[in-house]
Amino acid sequence: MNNNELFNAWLNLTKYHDRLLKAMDYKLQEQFQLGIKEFYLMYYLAHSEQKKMKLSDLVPKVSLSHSALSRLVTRLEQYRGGSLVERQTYANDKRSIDVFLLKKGEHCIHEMEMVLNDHLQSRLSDKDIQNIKRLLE
Amino acid sequence: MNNNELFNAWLNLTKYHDRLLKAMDYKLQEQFQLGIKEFYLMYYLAHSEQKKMKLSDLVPKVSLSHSALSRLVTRLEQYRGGSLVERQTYANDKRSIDVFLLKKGEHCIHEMEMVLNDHLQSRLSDKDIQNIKRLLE
DNA sequence: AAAATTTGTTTGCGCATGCATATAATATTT
DNA sequence: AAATATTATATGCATGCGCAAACAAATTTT
Repeated sequence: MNNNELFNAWLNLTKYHDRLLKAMDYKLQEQFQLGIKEFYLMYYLAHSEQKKMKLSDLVPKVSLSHSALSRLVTRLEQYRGGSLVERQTYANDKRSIDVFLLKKGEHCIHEMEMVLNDHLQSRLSDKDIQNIKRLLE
Repeated sequence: MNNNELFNAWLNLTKYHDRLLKAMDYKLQEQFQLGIKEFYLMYYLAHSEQKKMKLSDLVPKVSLSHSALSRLVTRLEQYRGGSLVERQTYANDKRSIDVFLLKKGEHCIHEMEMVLNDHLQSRLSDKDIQNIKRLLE
């Protein structure tokens, strides 16, 4: 395998990914004053059984350090228009906290999903999606 | 197209990309005390005609703001073991500067390329590379 | 059961980033 | 050619990040 081809594949993947990511991030900032990390966090909460997850379980999902995630939760608690999530102490183990998605947060993530979905729809063809799936097999 | 499928494709792409990126960044930090952005900058310089490029031409390549790139150059000038690049005033337009890859930088980027190439080789199959290429068509 | 270790979260700190602004050089207008 | 606008880079500042340390609660060791 040619070195250049290898690097070029990587560079192209990065550019492709970054272009999509920045566009999504921009849309979220513009319309919700929130970023893609905030979206991920709320997305996983919204799709969880009880609209809540332990902080440490969110770490691998959102791909942030514990400390960054802790502060992210604080930001969402202090969202301008009212808290989107809430810290709840986890009864079985008082060290843990559950991050719970409040009603306002549910509404917000629903709107965010629609915006991002439109965006992805316009950017990703069915063929793109098939290709992405193949990447991970 | 199902919404979930769309998001999942995106989430998987992100995770795939981030995993590769973090591993590469870690290797570079460990062995060279430099990150992936430093690598990109030097990579483009090394593959340029005269081992130098104007700062503003590097901006779209490295995907950083002008200010971040300016500071990145400063860091590479002040690299612990000796400067890897050098600012050169561009004769035709004294506002511009060329970022020039010094001998030490050439040697360094060459080693970095080998390390990353090994890494990519072990992570990306020929099939992966074909898939990435398809993404961009 | 007291002491030591481990686990989950938060906080202090330094660093890289982007935005807005400053500064310098060039190009355009009048 | 003097005044104004534009272009290229650098700097001040606020923000989000990861690492390491602090802290609190639970578990294990002795």
